[in-house]
Amino acid sequence: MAATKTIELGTRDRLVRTASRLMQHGGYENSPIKQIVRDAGATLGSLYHFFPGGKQELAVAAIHFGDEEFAEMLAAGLATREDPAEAVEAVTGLLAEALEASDWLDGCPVTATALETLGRLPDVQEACGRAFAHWQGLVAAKLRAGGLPEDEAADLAVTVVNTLEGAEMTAQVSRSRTPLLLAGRHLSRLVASYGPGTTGPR
Amino acid sequence: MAATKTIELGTRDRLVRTASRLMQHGGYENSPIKQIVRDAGATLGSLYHFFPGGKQELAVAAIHFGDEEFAEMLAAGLATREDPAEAVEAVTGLLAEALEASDWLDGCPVTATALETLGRLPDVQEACGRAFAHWQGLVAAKLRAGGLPEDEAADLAVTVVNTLEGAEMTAQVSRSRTPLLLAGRHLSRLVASYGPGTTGPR
DNA sequence: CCAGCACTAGAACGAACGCTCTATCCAGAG
DNA sequence: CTCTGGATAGAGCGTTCGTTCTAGTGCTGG
Repeated sequence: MAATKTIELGTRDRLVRTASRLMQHGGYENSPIKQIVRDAGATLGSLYHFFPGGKQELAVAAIHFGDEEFAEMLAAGLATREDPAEAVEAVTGLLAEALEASDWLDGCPVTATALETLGRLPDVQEACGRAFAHWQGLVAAKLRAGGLPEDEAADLAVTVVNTLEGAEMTAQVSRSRTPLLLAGRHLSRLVASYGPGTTGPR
Repeated sequence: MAATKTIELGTRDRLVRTASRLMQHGGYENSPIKQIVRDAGATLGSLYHFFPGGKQELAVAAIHFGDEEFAEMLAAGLATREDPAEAVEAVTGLLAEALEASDWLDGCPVTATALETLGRLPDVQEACGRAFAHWQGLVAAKLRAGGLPEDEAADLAVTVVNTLEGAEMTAQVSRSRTPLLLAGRHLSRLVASYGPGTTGPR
């Protein structure tokens, strides 16, 4: 029946999910098509049926999937606190927890691929750019809701996301949550320095 | 005539420099040894003579080279201003200029390789970790010289470097210096919020 | 009942990968 | 001069890459 649609994913979705997870770990070149197919329980025939554009087209879909997935976590973290400064710090805690739980492998689903495909695979690079912009938009909305002016919120959101990216990477390399927790503390301080006191008088 | 020693590099140095530049652009997997050898004007025989450990050993040397090279630029930028907050902002300007001049390709010489080799090539990962720690040390020293307490300087330096890394990557993906300039503005504000006013009166 | 089509399946291909191997070059020591 | 060992040189190995190709399966409308 179609009732199991939400549980038993179709071949196409399994390919995208698997590709996203593999690319999150090791990037584009470290995610060979045959391993994606094997891990997804699919075959080469299926892959080229759904993605005639081959690996590059699959990668674009995988980046988009990682984009949405990360956005959900970001939105969830931001929603846990009303005050934007506290909310950003809460996000770093979430990221640190998820990262350590994956033995420091499940970092940003986009960064590795983005750096690897710069100037080589324009379609993939563009998808990565859209992901970053998407996340910046979520943070900016939270900052605006906290009382920051339109333009300052947008600018600050760029730096917030960039700092999260950098801290996540350093946390992976050093296998420590410290960089993320420090990012939380400092970003919180920075965001608070913009707000009118805080969100409101208590 | 050994006088040309400083200009005409030996084969080993040319291999390391070339590998570093290629890995800076596209990471480890996008830098095949045959291209490294060709670009460096060397041969496979020479490569395996100087680096019996093969590509991985060369990569470690290349990361170390990139580490030192980036450290020089960082130190130079930090030295242009006495006030740490202004100095950090000056660094972002330098980075943005160099990045745009290279058509957004010469980003951090370590990041791409670091993310690509996580959990795969421990030696390379460790070299990347040393590079980050090195740069954090340089920033921390500048912050201490500006009057920040020992521990706060060390913590803040971690975030400063992470934000620079994230902003550099986003600048590459979006082909815009804006992320770096925003990072400069925000980091400057953050650093200044710690200092006793500034470095001194005047 | 079967024709048509979306999908599955994996063998096979040429190119490129990292690396090994043998041969050669050449400066300096004896 | 010969001898020797560091350095150079690149053909070729086995493997794996992304992709193509043909064959087969199973559901669906007529």
